[in-house]
Amino acid sequence: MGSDTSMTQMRKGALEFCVLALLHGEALYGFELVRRLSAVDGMLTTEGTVYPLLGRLRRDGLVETEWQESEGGPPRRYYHVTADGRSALANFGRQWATFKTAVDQFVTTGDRK
Amino acid sequence: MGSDTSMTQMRKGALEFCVLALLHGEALYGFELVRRLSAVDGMLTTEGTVYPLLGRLRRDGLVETEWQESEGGPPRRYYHVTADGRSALANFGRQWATFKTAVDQFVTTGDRK
DNA sequence: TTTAGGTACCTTGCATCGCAAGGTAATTGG
DNA sequence: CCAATTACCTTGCGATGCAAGGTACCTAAA
Repeated sequence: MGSDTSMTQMRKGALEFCVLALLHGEALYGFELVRRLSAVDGMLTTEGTVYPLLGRLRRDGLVETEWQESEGGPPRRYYHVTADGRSALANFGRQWATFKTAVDQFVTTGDRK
Repeated sequence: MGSDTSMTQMRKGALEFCVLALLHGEALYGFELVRRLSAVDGMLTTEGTVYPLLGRLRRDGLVETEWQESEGGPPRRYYHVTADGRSALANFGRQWATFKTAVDQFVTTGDRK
């Protein structure tokens, strides 16, 4: 339908980007990632989205994982970015900039609002 | 896979936005829309993407259409934005701003590059 | 001990949608 | 008449967000 659907579509691509960016600073586990992502306005997401995404990143060699105990809870799977992941992230950053410019171009040219 | 897939995902949402923005300025027909969109770096798209999208916009009442003859070719279906379309566009503009901020926040916080 | 609740992992099913490829038709030029 | 161009649209495939459901660990209360 309206813009809700579109924003959902748009988040799809950004998520992979944001996850890699978050993991680049420090190793995190899935549940924590969900918490941080969903806390940001305009980037809400759920476990059903993030876990499959993390699986894909792992499958594609952009992240690696290791289990770690936690005090008071089940073990956590920590993710950290690989060299491939870092280069994908840099690549992504460039494309994001291009994309942003492209969209803004249509918005302003279309003379919205 | 890598960032190509993600950009594809991201374009999904932006396309509806860009199409509405383009149509807000002037009525256009599908083929011309494809030409303008695919001409912009970072926003490549094809007929197989745009025509179904236009169908959805029409189904949802965001655009209306009318046939018009063209000199030298088959008739064209021109699209123009409805009142609902304009409000969806404005709504979309706000969400785009929020989204942009959110992504940039992760990028800079993650200390990419 | 049993039960409840929070943490943490993951999968299933559904619907959506970009995109390549293919199909149809109108018009013009060779 | 035939090929090229313009212009419309559909089919099939694959990818994926998300709600919902499932399993398991640990602690604390009853």
